[in-house]
Amino acid sequence: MPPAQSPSSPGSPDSPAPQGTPTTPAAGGNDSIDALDGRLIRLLAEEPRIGVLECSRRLQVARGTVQARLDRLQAKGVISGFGPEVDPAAIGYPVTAFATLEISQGQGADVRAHLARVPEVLELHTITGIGDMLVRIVARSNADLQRVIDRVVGFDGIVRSSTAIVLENPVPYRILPLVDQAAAE
Amino acid sequence: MPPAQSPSSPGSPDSPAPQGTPTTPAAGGNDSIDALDGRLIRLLAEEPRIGVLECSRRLQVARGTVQARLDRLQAKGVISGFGPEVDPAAIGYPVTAFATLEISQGQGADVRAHLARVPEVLELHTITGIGDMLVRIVARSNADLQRVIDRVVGFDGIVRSSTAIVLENPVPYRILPLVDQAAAE
DNA sequence: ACGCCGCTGTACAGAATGCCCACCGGAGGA
DNA sequence: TCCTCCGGTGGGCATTCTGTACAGCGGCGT
Repeated sequence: MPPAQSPSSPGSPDSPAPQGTPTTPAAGGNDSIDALDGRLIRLLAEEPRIGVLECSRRLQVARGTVQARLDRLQAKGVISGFGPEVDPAAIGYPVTAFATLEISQGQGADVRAHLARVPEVLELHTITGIGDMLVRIVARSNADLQRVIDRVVGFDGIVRSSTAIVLENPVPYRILPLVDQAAAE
Repeated sequence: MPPAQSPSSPGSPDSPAPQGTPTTPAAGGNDSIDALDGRLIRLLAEEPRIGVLECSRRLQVARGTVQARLDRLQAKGVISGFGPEVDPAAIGYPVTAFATLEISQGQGADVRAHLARVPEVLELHTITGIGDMLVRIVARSNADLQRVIDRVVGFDGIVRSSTAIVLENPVPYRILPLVDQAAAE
């Protein structure tokens, strides 16, 4: 996989080139991201395996810039990591469901701890309502879902629950459109 | 940062060393993952920036093995990518909510297309019920959430909607426990 | 019993990384 | 107004990692 183009060879090899307009980095962008950040995130999202050097080539900026931006984005918590995205369906859990739990007063902490111990619980949110929780769960099959639900709701403090099985996922989790909007700002 | 240990220098440089027990790769594991796969995924999830060579050292296996496993996992779709995980809160969208939409017959496709065009819509599922959908949305503030909801539900075909604001996220999206379970199998 | 597949070491060239430097130019503080 | 700071640029260096290939070994399924 040869580089698309030489990383640097605009003018004479020793004369400090004119350097294009510095674009003014986000100006007062203290709490948000800049257009270059947006392009960088998009690039990484589309081709995660490329390195810093390749990014700098694609983005037409210096390598150091990309490195600095990346470090800053991670330091600010904008990019929390590059962990592998694992598809639950591919490891034997093709059924997804959302369960809404109603819990009795004061049992919140215990219920959370209980749910955190169930591997099939992928996500847990507390939401507005009378102490309600929203849980994302997966199962090996519809029949297996029953087992999972039993395990999830089989705990003191959970008063009632209702489950909705996911039929289709027309819009899988995405963040890029939001990043673009934040970058355009 | 020198390597913790030399990647290869156990015995005489030309004699094929005894080679530890090959562990029998998943045996009939056609639809699932193996213990080594599990360890690999866990390792990558915990330290995403390490490379193949470092993985092979930590896992005490040959580099080629790690490479082959990774390729296979990606080919099988178990690992769908290594995209950067962006925190919506860090780019100015700290409010998350789930909206349940009830749509009128036959409007499904249009509604999906509409929702897909809203950047604040991070995820969309169709769920059991009378043509219901579950949408995960984010906003810049509670006040901004009103704007987002208006935009989301302001579309012909959406009969009714109810929204639950996320207060807390005791269990952020996780997949490792499930991977462990699948690997233990 | 045989062949296949997966894992192991090893090797090599090419490329990328981490880190250094000097310099430029706008923004904000003195 | 001047000065300093910060972010960007371009270049260079030693070290490290990647991609790829090779040959041997050993369970497993046919």
